[in-house]
Amino acid sequence: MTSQTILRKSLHHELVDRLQTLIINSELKPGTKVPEKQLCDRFGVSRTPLREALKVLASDGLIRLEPNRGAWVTQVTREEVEEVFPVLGALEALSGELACKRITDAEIRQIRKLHDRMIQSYERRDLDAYFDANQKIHRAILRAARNGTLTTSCQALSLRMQRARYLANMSEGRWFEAVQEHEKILQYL
Amino acid sequence: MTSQTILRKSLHHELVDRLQTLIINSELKPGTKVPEKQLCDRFGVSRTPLREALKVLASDGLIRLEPNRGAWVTQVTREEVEEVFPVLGALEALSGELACKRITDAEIRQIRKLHDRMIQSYERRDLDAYFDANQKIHRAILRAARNGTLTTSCQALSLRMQRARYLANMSEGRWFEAVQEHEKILQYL
DNA sequence: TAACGTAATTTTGAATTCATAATTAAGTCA
DNA sequence: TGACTTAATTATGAATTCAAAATTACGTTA
Repeated sequence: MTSQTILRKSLHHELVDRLQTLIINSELKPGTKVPEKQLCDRFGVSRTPLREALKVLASDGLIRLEPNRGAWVTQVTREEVEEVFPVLGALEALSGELACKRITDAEIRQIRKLHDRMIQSYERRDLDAYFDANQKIHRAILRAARNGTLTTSCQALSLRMQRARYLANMSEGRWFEAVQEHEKILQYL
Repeated sequence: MTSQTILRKSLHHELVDRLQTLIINSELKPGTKVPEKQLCDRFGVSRTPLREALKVLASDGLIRLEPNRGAWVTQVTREEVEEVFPVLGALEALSGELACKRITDAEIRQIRKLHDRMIQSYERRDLDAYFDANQKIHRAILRAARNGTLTTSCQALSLRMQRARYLANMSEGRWFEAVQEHEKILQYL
């Protein structure tokens, strides 16, 4: 019964969150096998809820289940990034559009603040802070769009992309495009 | 061991499909409890793989899990439809756009044929045939867009909407808008 | 030694079991 | 009768068990 042991309600849901975090932080590395037993020990749970969580993550595309051969952390391939980007782009365009109609002044101020912080982070090349602010802006705009379905869809996709930043400098140019997108959106707001 | 009993590989995945079908066909009715034991008997499986499937369906929004109170088929509310439609619209706009770049002549002919069939079904008020053709057109365009991520996202959302047609005349106007959308897209192609 | 085949071990998928929570049924008292 | 307890039943969540598949370890033979 370690400090990491989970006690609370709805184990499988908690495990989905925890495993997502492990995958995003590359503690579970793309292309590697998901160490089922090890994770059960770590979290102090049996295989049943852990495996339930794995099924959910598989349907989200974070892991791949190979029949009789276990679960594997999916690779974020260039092809996948190329696929996801236009989709995420379309959804965020919609998000911006909807947000325009519904956003409050307070929310705009909040986003402007985040935007400034992001620019600063970018200028002093603090990628972690940059991505963090960037994420927060996206979320704030989504929140202002007042559309739960849109929020869920975007988050599912961006979850898959978040891992890319750890392995890819490739996407940096794209991420910068996103900054400029934000600038534009801010002007509209 | 009835004729419905499942024998094949990857039980939980098969069950996800089967349960989706039951939900879409309203054999499992919105707002009702998912009869876990009954379904286990029906499919000749134990609770473990069935419950794994339920977790996946819950993350897709087809059912809702209430801690210690079981699984419930989600209601398709007007609010949800209002939320999903713009998202699906944005994705299908993208789908059409991408398809334009990549579609082959053979695929265009195929879609035109489906389109004619859909119009005919609409004119003789055969809703089932109409929706069927409509679905097939959407899928064909998605296929032509050559973007698996987009396909998956669209299908997940349209799955949730498919149930609406059984309960709602409300959406008929909307569906007709979709027809006209198709007309437009066909012209672009 | 290298390639193959076989036995031992581990891992996986799914059924079963078990403790606990929730629901239903039965009883009590005003 | 009807509200309130309490007991019995059922359903749920999660651990455990078990059979089958896959992997690894070990010999054997060329």
